[in-house]
Amino acid sequence: MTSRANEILPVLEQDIVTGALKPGTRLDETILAAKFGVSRTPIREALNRLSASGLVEIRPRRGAIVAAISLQDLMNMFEVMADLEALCARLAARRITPAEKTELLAAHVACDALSATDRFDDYYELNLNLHDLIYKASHNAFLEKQVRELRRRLSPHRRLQVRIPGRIGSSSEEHGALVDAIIKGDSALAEKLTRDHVAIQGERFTDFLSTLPSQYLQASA
Amino acid sequence: MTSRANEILPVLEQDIVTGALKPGTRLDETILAAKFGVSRTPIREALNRLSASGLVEIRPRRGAIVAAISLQDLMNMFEVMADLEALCARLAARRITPAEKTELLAAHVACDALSATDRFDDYYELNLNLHDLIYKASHNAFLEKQVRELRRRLSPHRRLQVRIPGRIGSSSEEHGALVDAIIKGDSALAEKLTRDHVAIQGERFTDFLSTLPSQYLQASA
DNA sequence: AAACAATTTTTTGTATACAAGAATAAAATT
DNA sequence: AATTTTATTCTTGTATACAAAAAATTGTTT
Repeated sequence: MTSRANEILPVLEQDIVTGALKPGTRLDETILAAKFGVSRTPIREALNRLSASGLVEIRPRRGAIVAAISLQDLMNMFEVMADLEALCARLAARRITPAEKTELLAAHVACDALSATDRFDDYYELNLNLHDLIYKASHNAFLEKQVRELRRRLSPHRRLQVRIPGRIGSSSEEHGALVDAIIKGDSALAEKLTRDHVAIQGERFTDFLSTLPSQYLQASA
Repeated sequence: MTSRANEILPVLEQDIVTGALKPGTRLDETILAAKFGVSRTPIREALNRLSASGLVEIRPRRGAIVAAISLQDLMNMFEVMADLEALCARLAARRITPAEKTELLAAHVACDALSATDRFDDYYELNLNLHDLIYKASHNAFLEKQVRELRRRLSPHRRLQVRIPGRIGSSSEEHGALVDAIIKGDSALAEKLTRDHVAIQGERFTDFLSTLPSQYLQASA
């Protein structure tokens, strides 16, 4: 058993990441303390850490809110995400082990099996898993951690992106090519495919914009 | 005036980044509280945030230390740093404004003026400034923030790298080519040059390894 | 003298109390 | 009635007090 703050932090984090606590929601220390059955101290500790990781925004003397992100921020974050994922893919193509190749193929097969269905949430899960395996195969633990953290920060907003009609099918095809490239050891191709896969640009970006709630159309800190 | 914790945090951060507080140093809450003339509460607040940003490591019930990094971690972080800087350069080549071009050229001239000297510290400063301008010219505030944060985390260890004989001269030549590429708008070249510039590999890496104190040759968390 | 056990001392983590600033409500002025 | 001013309430930030765990010290046994 660890400290109370260390138990509270991941719960809050999960609530933010899943969207149970929406961006902009006030995080009242007293209310949270009551909810978790502790004093304000460990709550403040958790909020402080979450603020450093970017999921929570603390405005001095004005309390904490779930971090609200402007459209500009979101685009910027996706741009970095695409690059880091591309780096993962490039390194994975060079460093992946035989055992990891097997896992990666299996994950793709599982993912692909849902590609013709409308089981968005299940596909989303398996999709995460596939990408996780690529992160791991990069054999750069720091990179892995960074990408995961950025993905966590994006995830409250990411669900907006996935529901585009026909997206799952083409996404799965792209995965197939990417997995091939990594297993063949073609790092340049793996990098390029990932960039194209994650990037939000062209028509796809227009679609993305059109699904945005107005929340994102105003600037923020 | 902001809160005490918000004043203390950057001071501690600076001490860590500059190496005044060396990796592995215990950060005793009571001692720090006395030193800053406050209670333990704001100290703990600052330490918690620093732990989330990676500069401090908090081991449950065992106190905080300045984050110690293994050689493996260091290599991993440099690998990511190289990639993020390359992204900055690529974006900068596409998005830099005329005013920023002027600034960038001036920064390079200032940097170059010291390249034939042995004023390592001054060169280091101007070198940082030049890279800062490239980050800014990427016009991606999130990326800029990420790169800066990673650089902060590397800086306690980075001084090891710069003192290689002849390094300043060749570094400055590389800068010249990079600045040219950005100003010409050649994003692919800017990206490639940056990758080569920052990367630690080949002979240069061997040199680097040979300068490492034993601290880095053991694993850590 | 070395190793183990028990006790004391430190140090961390949480709760509570209080002070100061921000938000809100009420009163007063135009 | 609307707006400004004042008073009140609420919330944050810091200090202090206390409980529990880890580290250090002492004492004991072999």
